[in-house]
Amino acid sequence: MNQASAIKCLTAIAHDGRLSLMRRLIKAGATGMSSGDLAAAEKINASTASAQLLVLSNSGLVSAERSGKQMIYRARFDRFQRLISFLLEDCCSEDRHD
Amino acid sequence: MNQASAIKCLTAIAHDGRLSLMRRLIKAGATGMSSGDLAAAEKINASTASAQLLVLSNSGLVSAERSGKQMIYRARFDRFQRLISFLLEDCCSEDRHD
DNA sequence: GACACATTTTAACAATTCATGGAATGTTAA
DNA sequence: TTAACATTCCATGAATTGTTAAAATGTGTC
Repeated sequence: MNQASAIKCLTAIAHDGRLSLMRRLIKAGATGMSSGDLAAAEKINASTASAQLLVLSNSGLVSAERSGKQMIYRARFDRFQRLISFLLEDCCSEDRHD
Repeated sequence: MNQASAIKCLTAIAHDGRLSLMRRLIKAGATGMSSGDLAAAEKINASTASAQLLVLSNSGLVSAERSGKQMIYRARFDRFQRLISFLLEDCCSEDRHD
């Protein structure tokens, strides 16, 4: 996780709709949720949900897998954890003076 | 730290220039750095630096204090930590199924 | 006050983001 | 293959973001 990919992840979740989707996927755990169910749960347009999930997907924070007619999205906890680590290392590993 | 303020923080650091400034301020610790020194270190326009620092400042991740002619900016570690906590609680405190 | 220095604000412009309806694609079942 | 369903792609317009030069503001010194 370098600065460029961290920014991609941060950008992905720095948005109300996308962060809500991410939180919902985190709650859903390994089961994941379909695009349609996510759109319904968040009460947003299917196109909008798809676009938002694509951004999350491209950042690596979410994985996408087809299951029959639907697409199942899942939070990628490992990636999420690596993002946190990147931020924490910046914050705490360097010699701080306070 | 609610979702709205988390998004403000995330938006602030989801930008190459601003994240670089943030990292530099974190390294600078309690001493902080002046706007001019930051602009010089990052090789960016003074106006650009000012605008970027304002966004960081408005998010609460950075504090600003005048010292004579210059403005000293400092990373607010407490706020940074609270942002991380918000993300971690989302990620790990909810009942996960994996 | 007059001047120099540090920083911010303003104004302008280019570039990007975002939501959405409708068309297109992919999948399953009959 | 036809129909139904789930999702994504495309085009569009509105809104926002980001950078920068120039002007304005704030501060210390003579």
